[in-house]
Amino acid sequence: MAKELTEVQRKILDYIIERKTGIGIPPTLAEIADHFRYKNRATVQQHLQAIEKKGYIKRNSKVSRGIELTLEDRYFVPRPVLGEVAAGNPLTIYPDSIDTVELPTIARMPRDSFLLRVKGDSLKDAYIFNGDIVIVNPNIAPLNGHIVAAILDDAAVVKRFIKRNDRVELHSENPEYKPIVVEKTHPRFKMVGVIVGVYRSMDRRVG
Amino acid sequence: MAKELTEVQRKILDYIIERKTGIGIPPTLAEIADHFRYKNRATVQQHLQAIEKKGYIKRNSKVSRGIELTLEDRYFVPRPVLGEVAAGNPLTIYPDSIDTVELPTIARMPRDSFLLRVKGDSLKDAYIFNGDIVIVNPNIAPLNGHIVAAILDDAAVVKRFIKRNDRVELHSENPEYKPIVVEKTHPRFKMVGVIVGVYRSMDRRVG
DNA sequence: ACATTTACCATACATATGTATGGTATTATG
DNA sequence: CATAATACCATACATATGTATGGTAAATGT
Repeated sequence: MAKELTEVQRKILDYIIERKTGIGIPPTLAEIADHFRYKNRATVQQHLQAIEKKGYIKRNSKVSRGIELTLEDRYFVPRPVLGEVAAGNPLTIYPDSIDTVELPTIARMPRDSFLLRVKGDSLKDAYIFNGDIVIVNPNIAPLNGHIVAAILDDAAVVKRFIKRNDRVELHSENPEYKPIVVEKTHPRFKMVGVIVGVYRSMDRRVG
Repeated sequence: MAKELTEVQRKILDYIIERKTGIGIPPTLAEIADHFRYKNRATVQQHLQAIEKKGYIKRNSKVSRGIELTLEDRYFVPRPVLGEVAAGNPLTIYPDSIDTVELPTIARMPRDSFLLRVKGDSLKDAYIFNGDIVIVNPNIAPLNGHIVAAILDDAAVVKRFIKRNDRVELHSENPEYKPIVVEKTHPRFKMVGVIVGVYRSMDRRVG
């Protein structure tokens, strides 16, 4: 591995990683050239050779899009975590990622979703624990029964969503707690998104 | 979406899904043809057209490996579940999948891993609950501290793995339980794999 | 001063890849 | 029976793609 990449090489490698972990398809030489406004694929070719020589990628010759990342531990893909959520505290979503989780390669994440790391055990009634990663999709309309993340009176809540006529009820998983009833026009109620999944990496807890 | 796929079309779609979610690179027509021992790319081409017509994929014409899954737009990718695990009962891994979970598109799953659905709440000390999906990788050597799935005396256990000299200890998450000590030559001990993650789909619990 | 590395461009070439068209055989369906 | 749908093969073609070679310019090091 060893050798350092130049700035240009680094940017090209970043683009390849972005393509592989994001869209899922590694780019062709032409696409890389296009992205960096090179007029020629040969330029890219030479950069790739340099990057390969330094050990950061491996190339399957003759195979289209045949760029492999040697960095990638193969089983995990780095993903940005956009914020933290803890019931009782304000939910903060930072513009840039605060951290990176390495998620196992199950499938790809919906493009518009983001990840939040759960702090504290206050959500344990929903079987969500400290350190878990919740996958939040802000762009789908919550249906009855969905678990949603929302901001209510400056506090983040993760509850089951039930809509009845003109009002919204937020139910806790624990039947002892009474549901929170929110009038539709409640000024301090803001839906963040629907929680589509929870992921917990076991590797993180090695100790 | 509607229309049903034929058996051959289904297999080809499965292969595409496997390639996209596994290796990460969608196959070319030639690679599909090769995999199914077709002597001709045109055969594949026609199947893809049929699959596209039925709405399961979208194709970027002229772009190599330009197969998109429209399933994906639904944010979920079907994945086979190979068995069920419940502490106290034998672990059964069926040769064919017993079920299919639709996993949200987080990243890609390691090729050699498989999924097990957890039955019962007997693993709740490890924060794993009924209905959760555990991702098991059978091909990596467990390190100290890893959560592993193993068969011991015909019962499946999910425990923390600790190796000391010549013996293996399986610790429960609950400190009240004493560790199980397994001599290395224990005839009825069989490691199944390392649990690399837990996933729970919230959509499943709507109701 | 000279060699080396890096960063680009142009041109040429082999083949990988998607596409188009036409054909055969089998099976289901009205 | 006629018709359509399915499942394959063969051949041909345009172009997308990776590769090879040679060249220019600037920065860096010895």
